[in-house]
Formats: sequence, structure tokens, C-alpha cells
Amino acid sequence: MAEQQEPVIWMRPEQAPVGRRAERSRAEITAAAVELADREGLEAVSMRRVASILGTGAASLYRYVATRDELLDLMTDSTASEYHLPAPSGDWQADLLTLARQARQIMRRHPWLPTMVMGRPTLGPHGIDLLEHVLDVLADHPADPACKLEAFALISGLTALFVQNERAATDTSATRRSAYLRHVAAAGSHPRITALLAACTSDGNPGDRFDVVVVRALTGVLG
Amino acid sequence: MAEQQEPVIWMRPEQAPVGRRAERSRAEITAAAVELADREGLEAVSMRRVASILGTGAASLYRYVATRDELLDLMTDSTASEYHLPAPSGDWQADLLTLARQARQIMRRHPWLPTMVMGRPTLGPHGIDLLEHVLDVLADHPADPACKLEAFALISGLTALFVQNERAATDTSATRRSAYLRHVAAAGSHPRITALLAACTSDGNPGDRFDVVVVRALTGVLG
DNA sequence: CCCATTCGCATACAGTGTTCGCGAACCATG
DNA sequence: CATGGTTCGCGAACACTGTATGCGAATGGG
Repeated sequence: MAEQQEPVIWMRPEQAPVGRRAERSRAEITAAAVELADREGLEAVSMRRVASILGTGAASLYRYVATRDELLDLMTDSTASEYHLPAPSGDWQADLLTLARQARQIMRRHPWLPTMVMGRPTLGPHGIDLLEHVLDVLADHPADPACKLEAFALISGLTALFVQNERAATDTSATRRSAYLRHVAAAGSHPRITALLAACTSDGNPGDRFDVVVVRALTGVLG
Repeated sequence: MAEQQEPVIWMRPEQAPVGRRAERSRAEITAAAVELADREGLEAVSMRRVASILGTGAASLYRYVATRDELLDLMTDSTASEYHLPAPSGDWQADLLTLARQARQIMRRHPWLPTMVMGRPTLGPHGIDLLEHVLDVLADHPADPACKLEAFALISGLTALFVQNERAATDTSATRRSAYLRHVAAAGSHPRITALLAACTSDGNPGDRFDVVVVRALTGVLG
């Protein structure tokens, strides 16, 4: 009778207590999907392709996952297990910066992660562990709980922004973008842009602003 | 013979100099797509639906746009025309904060914009005007040109993060999220989260941290 | 007037997420 | 050991999607 499936996948049991046993596990499916996304990008992760990698039929995946988006959630949360979470040192700024640096590394490993983190933020078991760690680091900090949550979201979000930005600069899209910028500069109606393009070609690139921006943004939310 | 279409839509002429005249304009198509996205979300913007709104066939849209993603680019850039760009006041922090506040308002008007800005940053004619204005505000600022570009990207990106966050808090997804959080808290293995949930229900929500975070992040990139 | 060129669009193709239904596998119970 | 109730695997189908192709209609310069 009463169906009422649990709305979040993490609250549903992975295996039913009775009936035929599942031949695969969520972790197995997630790993295949992550590997595929790492290799060919997020839009290559279709139910049929993931299924064929696992050697099963596409419809079988729906025994493990209610929808494709849930599979993506599994992928996102699985990357949160790649963090190394040392005990708090007492300097919360340093500890959170360490976390942000790790996030940057992880997102570089998984090019699809920034899109995921920004467009579909998810808290699974591993994300929960990460949140617990952040709260532990901020245990003695006298800020509203809501602000601490905001800080938690800001670390991954801001890092995702940075990684995406530095990837867009090395992309093939950068060529098109700069081509249009040069076109605009040549038109002459935007003097500041013209000047900026002239200055950019001569200068070397400046240092990495990641650490500074992250720390300052964090001190912004945490007061 | 030599085809070699311009890679960026903004560099292609909207109307061919010879031959039959187009019955619609890019602006007309863009407006229809934006209105549809405002009403039903980004994934409702399919070529067929936009075409049917305009009363044309789906394939006709490809005379105006090379691909769906280009249509999305048109939509994104069109929202950049909603900014009001007053002359620089001399206080660049105040001027950029004004811009960020406008971005926030615009992104609240168009719920699909944050996703777009973060996942597919685009610079069209209106975006160029915005960039020119930012560079004008920062004209006397002694920072690397690359840093100013980074600051420009940060304003929209960070604002998108904020808007998306505040929308996720009012969403139906918030119910599911907090349900899972309560589940974790009840399990007892994450004491910080348990404590945070207990504190959150009693407290009122704190003030809006948007202005502070934006300003501090900007001073982070601009030194 | 003619003709090169562009526009509108019906049709088709490959691919997508998801649902349905059925046979096979499993475990607890009789 | 047999019998149910339950779950699993999955072939087939449905409603979509973005996009390519080809052809008739419109257009304006020579």
C-alpha cells in the first residue's frame, strides 16, 4: 500500500532486505559514471552509456537510482570522499584555506565538478562529513550558525568559480573570445577595452589570487 | 567557395545583404526564449517550443542561430542590457558594489541566469558595454589588467552563487535537504551538525552578507 | 526579366530520459 | 522441500530532444 519513497537517495536502503539480490552496487555504478565523465565530460554520462560500460541494460540502472540527476548527485558526493580532513589546528583561516586548496585540486581532477557544485549543490554522506569538519574547525568561532553554513557553501562555490575560470582561459573557447574582443577593440568605440588588450599582450600574468580571495571572502561572511 | 563562418555569433551579420529577407530578428527570438525561460525554466527552452511560440517551424531558427547553445548565449547577453551604468563616481568600491546589487536584481528576475553565468560565461555586445564600464570605474586603479578581468568575472560569478544559494533555501529541495540533515543529526555520529540544527531553529536569521562578501572578495583580487 | 542567393520549413535521423511488463532469482515460511 | 511474496534485470516502447538535408518561395541587382 503506502508507497511514499524516501525523497533523498541517501535515506533509501541500497539493498532491499528481501527478494533477489542486486548484482551491482551504487558505488560501482558511481565509479563507472565518474570515470566516464572524467574522460568525456558530463553530457557523455547517459544512462545507456553508463549501463553499457557496466555490461547491463539501461533500464536496470533505475533499480539503483530514481533518475539521472540522482546519479549525478552520487557522483558529486563521491568526490567529497577525496578530501583529507586533519584535526583542527586552532587557526580556522588556515584550516579552511587548506580545505579550499584541496577542493581546487579535486575539481581539477574532475573537470565536470565545478559545473555540478555550482548548478546542483548536493549534500550526501561524504559531503556531510566535510560539513562536520568545517563546523568543527569553526567550533569556537562566534558567528551565527547560518553564517557558518554560508561559509561552507562559499568554499566550494568560490573554488568552482576559480577552477572554471582558469579552465576557460586555456580552452579553445578562449581563442574565439579573444577574437571577438580584438574585433571590438578594433572598432574603437570601447577605449578601455582597447587599452586593456594592448597592455595584456606585453605583460606577464600576475600571481595566483586564489588564496587571498578565498580568505577575504570567508572573513566577509564570518565577520 | 571559402565558407569559414565566423566562429562567434556577434561577428556574423544578422541579415544577408542579398536574397530573401528574414521575417524575424535575433532580438525577437531572444525575447521569446527569455520569456519562456523566465516562466518555465531553462530546460523548457527547446528549439521546437521557441519556434512554436514564434509561430514558425523549428528548423527555421537555424537561420538565425547555429546551435541551441548560441541561442542561450543570446539570452545571457540580452540580460546584460538591463544594467543601468552611471558615470564613475571616483569611489570604485561603491561603484562596483552598485553593479553587483544590480546583478543580483537581474538574476532574481531571471532564475535561469545564475546557472548560465556560472556554467557558460559569455561576452556579447551588452556584456562588452558592461566590461567597458567596469574598466572605466577601475581606470585609475593600479592593478594588473588580468586582475581587473578577474574582478569583472568575480562580480557576476559571486552574485550568481549568492542568488542560487538564497533560492535553494526557499526551494522545495530545501525540505528534502533539511530532512536528510535531521536524519544525520538523529544518528548522532555528527555532533557539530546536531548542535547546529538545534541552534538554527531557535535563532532568527542573520543579516544579509552579500555586500560585505562582494567588497571583500573584490579587494582580494584587486590588492 | 533572369538568376544567384537567401529564407522558411517538412521531414528524417540519431540519441535522450523514463516507463512498463514479464521472467528469473531469492528468502522466509509452511 | 515446495510455495509465495518480493525484488532484480532488462527488452521494448514512448515522448522528447538537437540537428542535417533538400526543396519551393521570396528577393533584389545586373
